[in-house]
Amino acid sequence: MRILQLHSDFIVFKPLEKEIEIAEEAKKEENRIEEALVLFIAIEEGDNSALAEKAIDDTRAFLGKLGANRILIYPFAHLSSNLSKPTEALKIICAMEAYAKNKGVETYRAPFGWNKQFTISIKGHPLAEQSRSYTPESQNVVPCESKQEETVSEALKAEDTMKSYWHVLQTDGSLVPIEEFKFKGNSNLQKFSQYEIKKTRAVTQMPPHVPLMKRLEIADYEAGSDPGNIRWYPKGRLIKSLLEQYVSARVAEYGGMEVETPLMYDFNHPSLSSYLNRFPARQYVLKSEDKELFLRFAACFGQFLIAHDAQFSYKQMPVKLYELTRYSFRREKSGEVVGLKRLRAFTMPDCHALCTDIEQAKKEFIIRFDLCIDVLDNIGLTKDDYEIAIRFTREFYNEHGDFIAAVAAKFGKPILAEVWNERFFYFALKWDLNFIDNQDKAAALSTDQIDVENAKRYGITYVDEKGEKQFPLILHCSPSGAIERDIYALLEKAYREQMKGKPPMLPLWLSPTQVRLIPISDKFLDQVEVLAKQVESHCIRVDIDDSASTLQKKIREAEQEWVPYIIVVGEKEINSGLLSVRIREVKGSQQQMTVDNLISKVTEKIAGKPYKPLPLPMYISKRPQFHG
RNA sequence: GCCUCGAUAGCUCAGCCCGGUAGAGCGGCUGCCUUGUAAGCAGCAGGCCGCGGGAUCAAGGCCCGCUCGAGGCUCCA
Repeated sequence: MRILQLHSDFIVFKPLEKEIEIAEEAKKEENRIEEALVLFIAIEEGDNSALAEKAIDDTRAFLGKLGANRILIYPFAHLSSNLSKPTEALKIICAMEAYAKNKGVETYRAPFGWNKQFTISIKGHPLAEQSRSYTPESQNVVPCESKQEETVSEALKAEDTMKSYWHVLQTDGSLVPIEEFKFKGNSNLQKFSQYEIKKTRAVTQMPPHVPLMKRLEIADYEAGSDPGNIRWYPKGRLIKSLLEQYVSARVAEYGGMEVETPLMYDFNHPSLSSYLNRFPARQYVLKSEDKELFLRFAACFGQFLIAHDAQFSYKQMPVKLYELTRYSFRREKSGEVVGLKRLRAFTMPDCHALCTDIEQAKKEFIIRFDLCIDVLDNIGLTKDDYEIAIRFTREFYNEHGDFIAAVAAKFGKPILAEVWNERFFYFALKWDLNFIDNQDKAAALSTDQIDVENAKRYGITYVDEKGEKQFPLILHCSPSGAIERDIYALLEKAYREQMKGKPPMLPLWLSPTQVRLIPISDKFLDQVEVLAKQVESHCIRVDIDDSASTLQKKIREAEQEWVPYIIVVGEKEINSGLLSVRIREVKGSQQQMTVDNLISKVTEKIAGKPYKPLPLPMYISKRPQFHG
């Protein structure tokens, strides 16, 4: 049995023609049912009344969640290629109807055996669309030894031959089905069997960036909040802050005017409500006295409301508004929230450009495309790290095919294209750039879109040459994507480098410690501090390992912290002024240089990037540990 | 949201199958060592065994619910 279950605002259906001999009697008139959970059902070979009851029980569970109690049973053969005989199907459909009514559900039914016409309006919430499938086997669990010989199709037999049955061979020679074996105290065997059964790489492991973000004291989960709302330690806050500063600076350079808008909005504001009702389950909702508010899930509202009240003409356009949202909130489904990859509260740079017409929009689009690629490159993510998808309608392609071709040529790598026959989103053209992680999963970073709908929805207008009000096109661009996601991508990339035998590291400008000084003994601490002050005065983050452990251990710990430059300072260095610098980038090989050489080498590498001082005490002995 | 798995010291994990005194390594603290490029030695402290309920003379271990995490599915405007 297959069921497509849709939570509808309303459905209208009209029986047209009888399709089969045994069709039920029905009038050829329109039926309209409001607010019903519609069940499109196909009855398959072997389905029985027990299954019918099970399906209705599941539906009732859903009704409970939805706070609804009205269903429409709609026979719909097209869901299956293994249909039962119509007489059987009709019996089961009737059984379902009777059972549902019996259980107190307000039940309607479309006639069986008719060719029907229907119109349906589906609610947008996540539970609105469900598909389910039932088989008799999943219903009745029959013990193996009592299973009767039955006629089995060739296809099923073939499937049976190919299917693996897994067991564990115990020390006494007995076999235990893998499901029944308790692996406690045998974890290697467990890992091995999982590996064998799944026949894939060890994907059962956590995404690599999660243990890294904890071990490097960047960020961590916060059980005291909601999933996907995380805590940032000093080093992580530094990295995040530098990225925020960098992206904002680049957008400012491009001409984005930075604004700040509220985090929460009134559900009943007229401009917002029509847009919002499509996504009712995605927001954090909060009640405050007599108001219902939602936490913003993007910067769009705030900027649109500003644009709505602003006065501008074609002479000022494109008008570019920018905000770095800390935070945007999206109540992603619990199973989808992972590490720094997918959060419920995240930091999103978002720049809107209001353009007069499609020609101006196209011109701006290209400028921003270049900006995005360059911003990511400077963050440390190159074209080898991501893939681009571009999405548009056929109509847009017919009119602007050469433009799309130009974008592709600019990128110089094949692009995945998604083409629609009709536009059903608010944009006519969109691209997004996707990082591919170590589990071969994609996560979108930068994106830009040409929005052809929201100016009208929000009442945003500009004045044209003739003094008439016009609706602008709105470009939505995030040059870097979510800042947290950039850090996820950098950590995943570092892990990948490590797997390739290269030392994992962050870009120099983002490394919390850029230079670590290790005095060979306490005797040299004073001189080392003088050296540190000198380096620090050139906007380089330098610290001193004055802890009580051995030299070798201090080097090991600096390497595990991914410190790019490690310098041991003893009598030789103090006397000669020549430092032996251990360089992570080239696998920890050492190079002799003076302090000035070191300073200019580092300064050159971080030129053009923002600087913030060390987020922790310079002396390592003074630092708390944030993660074991 | 669904299915599966997990949660024991600050961290990583053993103990659970078969109920009967809470374990290791790392980290921390104290002391020794004062060091030349990836783990020096010794001692000490550290536990509501995620939370709540149940069965049991007795639960870290069994049963049920919840929270949080992970993998898969679904989703990703």
